[in-house]
Amino acid sequence: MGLKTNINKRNLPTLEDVALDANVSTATVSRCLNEPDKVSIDTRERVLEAVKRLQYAPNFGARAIAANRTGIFGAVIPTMENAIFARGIEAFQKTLVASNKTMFVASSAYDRDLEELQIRTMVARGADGILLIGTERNADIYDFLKERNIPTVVAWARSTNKDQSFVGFDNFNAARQLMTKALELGHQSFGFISAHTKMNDRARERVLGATAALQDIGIDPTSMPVIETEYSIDCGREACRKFIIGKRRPTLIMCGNDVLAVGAIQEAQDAGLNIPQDISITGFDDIEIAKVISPGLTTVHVPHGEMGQKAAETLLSLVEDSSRATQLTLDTHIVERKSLGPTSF
Amino acid sequence: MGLKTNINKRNLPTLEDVALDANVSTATVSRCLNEPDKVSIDTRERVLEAVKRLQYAPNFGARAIAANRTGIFGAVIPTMENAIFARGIEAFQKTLVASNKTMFVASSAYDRDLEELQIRTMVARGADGILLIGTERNADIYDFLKERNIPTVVAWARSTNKDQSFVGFDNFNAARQLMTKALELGHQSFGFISAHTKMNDRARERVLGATAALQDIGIDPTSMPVIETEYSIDCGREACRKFIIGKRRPTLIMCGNDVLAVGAIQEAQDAGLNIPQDISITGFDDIEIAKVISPGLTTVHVPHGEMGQKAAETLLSLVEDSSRATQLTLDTHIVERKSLGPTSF
DNA sequence: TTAGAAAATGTAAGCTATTACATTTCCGCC
DNA sequence: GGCGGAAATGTAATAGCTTACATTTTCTAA
Repeated sequence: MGLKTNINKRNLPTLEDVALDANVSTATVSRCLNEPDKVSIDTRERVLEAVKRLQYAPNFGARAIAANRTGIFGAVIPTMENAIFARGIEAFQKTLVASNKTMFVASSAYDRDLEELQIRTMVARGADGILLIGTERNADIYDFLKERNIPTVVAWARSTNKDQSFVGFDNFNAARQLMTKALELGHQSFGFISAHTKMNDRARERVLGATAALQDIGIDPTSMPVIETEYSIDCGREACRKFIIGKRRPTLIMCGNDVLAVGAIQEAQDAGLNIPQDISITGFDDIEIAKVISPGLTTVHVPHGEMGQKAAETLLSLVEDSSRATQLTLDTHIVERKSLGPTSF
Repeated sequence: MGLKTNINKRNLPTLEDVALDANVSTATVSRCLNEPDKVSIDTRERVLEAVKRLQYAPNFGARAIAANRTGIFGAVIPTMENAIFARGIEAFQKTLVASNKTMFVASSAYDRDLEELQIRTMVARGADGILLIGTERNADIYDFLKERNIPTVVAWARSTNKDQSFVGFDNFNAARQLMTKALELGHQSFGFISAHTKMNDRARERVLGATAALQDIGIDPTSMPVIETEYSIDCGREACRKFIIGKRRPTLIMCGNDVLAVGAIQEAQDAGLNIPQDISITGFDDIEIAKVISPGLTTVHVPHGEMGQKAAETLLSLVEDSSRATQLTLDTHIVERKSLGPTSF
């Protein structure tokens, strides 16, 4: 006891070494590490001490082989530099860690092929389950995941497929409600600054929601020009500029996300406009920056953290209980700050 | 022949399935895949056909055990919600993907024990190398990593250990230079709002750098009170409030990072102070928000993305060439915006 | 007490691919 | 035809862990 009892190829301690050191069977050591509740406190302490003394860490390959799973979960997101995903992924990871899992992260940069590659790589590296953002991707990647029995959860959007688990919210109706509120405040001319909608179902639904609100009260939706641009403050500025110098300046610029809205606010202010007296601007997401900007940004609050957490829980239950698809729609609400006001005519 | 001969738990073909299908032993199949020259052409063709028909792909765990390498790299960061790490990790990941590697991410929430757990978990899950933030941690975790032959790179800080690879910058001197600039503008009373320094060498060095600048010109450094707080805008506000209502209001509040500085600016403005006429405020990091806030935040620009990229390159070369420790110090520079001005007395 | 249930622990089979070693097949040549 | 040795192929040990099932210990309640 206390001595290293066995030297293997790698010169690293194995489960058996720990078992010998703690004077228990390998099964008990394994349980200590994986299901500590099933081991008495006494034994557990002895084993963990041996683990510590020998600096034991399980061999990954062996574990993966024996357990037929790795404890690794993947998340493929568009980018980590977007605060909404950063927050969601942070919560996703925290939830996984609480279940003693580890997280892969890869970013797809909104590129469909790159996303597919990232997914395949994660599967090849042993991911037990995968978190995806949005539903928009080639059918064969879904087939691939199905064939290999890798559960997936879609987040930040909702799927129409009954067998696809998701944790999302209603982008369409949230945008519609926000526009409806603006209409009640008397706005009659509009511009929309959106992220690129081609590969991004969330962005698209937000535009469509706003459009629907216009139609609801009989306004021709084509009277609202939509500018699609990149996700950055400067792109928001540029788009806003186009609206401001256009022949008919809108009284409301609705933005598909807060980052674009912040750019729009800055550009409008630089052009000498008062917000919201001269022009109203709204965002979507409610990230930190929405509170920092002056005036405060009226936007749609999305529970990003909760989404990440629920996504992890869903994925865990899919893997562990191989339960049926879970579909979860979270609530959003409008956060009224100062950037949306009544028209002053 | 031609039928799936064996059904296992995973319902995926194994070497044995291929062997049965091709009517050879598993050894021959393995040889076909790894050393085809050692197999007769006849047999080889038959085996490869079976491989194709059954859609066989080698099992990841088994392969990991054999190769003793996974192609997975880990990053343990304090939090993903901090834009500086988000940017760094994004670049880190991009660089890894270019080499066909996959990234683990875990956050430690600035908790030493949690960080240690995350590191051990990543090793247990097969990480070939690990990125760490800062140098502050227990010696035994370094021993553990060394014993297991897991290369590590420290980022966002520099190590005094000759054998420890790092990609960092000089927190101390950057802060010192910023304070020196403030002194040249005539400031004479100071406050410092810092992140908690206990577990955070970067925060500590920034305070020490500012202190050193005071000493450089003979000011008693204890005349600058330091408030330590959490990383959030609201905590920055609260700390700023204490300085403002204190008996001797500083002319300069230096903040250990941009987030605290943004909170400080907002609080000062709410108290009716003009920045920088009544009070100057500086940040550190140069994240997006520094440009958004009004007035623009004078801060220290840190090349976060470059740091992540270089860290990945360093780690890859450590694993692949098992080369010696690489130590890299990146440049920072002061970004002058509007929140630091001359004293008006 | 003690039967019986519950909790703790142990035994050993199994997961998949590699590979040292054993066996079979093939071929050339006397 | 038969022998030696190379080439081809097969057998089975091995890697380090998990886990179903078996056994032992502990606890509960009558």
